[in-house]
Amino acid sequence: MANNKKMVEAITSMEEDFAKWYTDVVKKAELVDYASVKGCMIIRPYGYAIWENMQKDLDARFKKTGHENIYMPLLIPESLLQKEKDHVEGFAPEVAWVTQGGENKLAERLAIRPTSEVLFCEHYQKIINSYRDLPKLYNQWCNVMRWEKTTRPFLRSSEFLWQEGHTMHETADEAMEETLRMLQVYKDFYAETLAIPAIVGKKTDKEKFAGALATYTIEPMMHNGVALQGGTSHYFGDGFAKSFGISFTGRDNKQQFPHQTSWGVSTRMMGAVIMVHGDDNGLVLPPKIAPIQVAIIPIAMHKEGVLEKANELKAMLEEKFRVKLDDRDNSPGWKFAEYEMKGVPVRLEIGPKDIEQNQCVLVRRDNREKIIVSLDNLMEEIPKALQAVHDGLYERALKNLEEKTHTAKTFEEFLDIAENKPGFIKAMWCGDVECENKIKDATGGVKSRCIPFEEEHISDVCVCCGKPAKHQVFWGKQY
RNA sequence: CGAGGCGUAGCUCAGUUUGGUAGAGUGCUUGGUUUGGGACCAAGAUGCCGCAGGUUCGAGUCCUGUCGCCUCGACCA
Repeated sequence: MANNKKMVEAITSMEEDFAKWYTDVVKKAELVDYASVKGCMIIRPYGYAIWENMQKDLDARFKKTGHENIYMPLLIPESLLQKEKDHVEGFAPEVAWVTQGGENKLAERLAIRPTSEVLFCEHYQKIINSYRDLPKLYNQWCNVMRWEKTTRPFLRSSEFLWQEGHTMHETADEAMEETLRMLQVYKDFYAETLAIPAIVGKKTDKEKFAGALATYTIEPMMHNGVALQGGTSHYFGDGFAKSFGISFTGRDNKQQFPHQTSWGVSTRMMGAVIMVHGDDNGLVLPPKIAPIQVAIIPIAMHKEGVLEKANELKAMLEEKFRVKLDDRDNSPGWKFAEYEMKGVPVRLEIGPKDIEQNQCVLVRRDNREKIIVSLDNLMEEIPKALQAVHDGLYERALKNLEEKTHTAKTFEEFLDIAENKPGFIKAMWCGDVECENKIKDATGGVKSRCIPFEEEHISDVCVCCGKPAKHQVFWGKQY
């Protein structure tokens, strides 16, 4: 079909080149524009509106779990950053530095925060004195900067927006509980708001956060089978507390060190939404975060009564939904393609024929299913349609995750899957970092995603070295 | 950071071999006709040819440098 072809021409198909498809969608849907500094992006109003909807939803979940928002400075003195050895070693290669103020060279260079653990620690050292001061449950919404060598909009940008939770607890158990609680908050958010299913579990020592005792992660799978680290929650024990001299008088009247966590998700989630739900016609947005949930397209709007009716519907719907009426002078077909590109979950068509029969046409973005509904039932049908899109997206993503997860018992099997079947590989592991390295080298980049909370017993021995296995691990390539 | 490719109108690109007035399609503006999957006619506007040097009477085109983007590696809490 000629018209259909034209639509598809606008963006590269996923099948042809997934990476190009991604950048095409990001730009054509007007989510970002490139800025003049490498890896920095302009998040355009439509893209930023999606981020704001994510923020709003997450922030409510953080408040509900007792957290308070706070703001820390952008700059970190070098001496402060160096207080925790593992931490600074992990981040040193990608820190951007400020060395000059006005005309004068600074006595000490200042890091542009790549993450704010040390700033929180410096502050906690001052305000935590007694067990009565605990727990401290803080969160910060901010930008951070990491000087990445290869950058891509949302997935890996030099500057990005995120939230970082930083908490301090009286006991190790409490801190571990918090670490897992927040991972669950992320998992719920991914499923309920972003319509994205994911594997959750623990990172291996090789993959954990610099300075953490344990890192937990949420790992969604993109449509092409590649993993994306979707969010992490770290348990620090009292290591940072000791380095920074944070201590309190306990219930036993003895000096103790508090136990710490941190957890974060970033604008990378935008990338996940694009790559999990998108298709060859562009973006597909889960209704909960779509800046426009319903796009009203009047048909033959020069005809008597069409625009009036469309405006009437808009006024009614915008009480409960995010609605846009497009009365620009483009053809209806043009608008259909436009709102599909932008991922609007539900399209409402209203024309002279509909008005005669007191009805309109609703079209779902995820499967293009059209239904004709009576205008009398619209306020019930719209939420149903939005829910159907959400459920449809989740189902499709879950099916993709399941279909692209394979099991390997032998190394040969593992290599065969890694080469021929994109996706996750479930396999046993001895716990040795050598095997992780060997697998990575042999497969051109397959790394451990996580040790899932619910491990399967696939075999008794490590898929790589044949020694007794300690864990079942999800493996895969990542962005 | 290594290898390769590309930077020309908002977008997609031709023009570079052989130096000589800056091009096409699409988009944009105005008017009209249209309108259920990217409509049509007419008129109009649009360029630091990525940036900086150099060669030349003359550079989009040749030389040097530099920046950015894309693909594949390396790196990636």
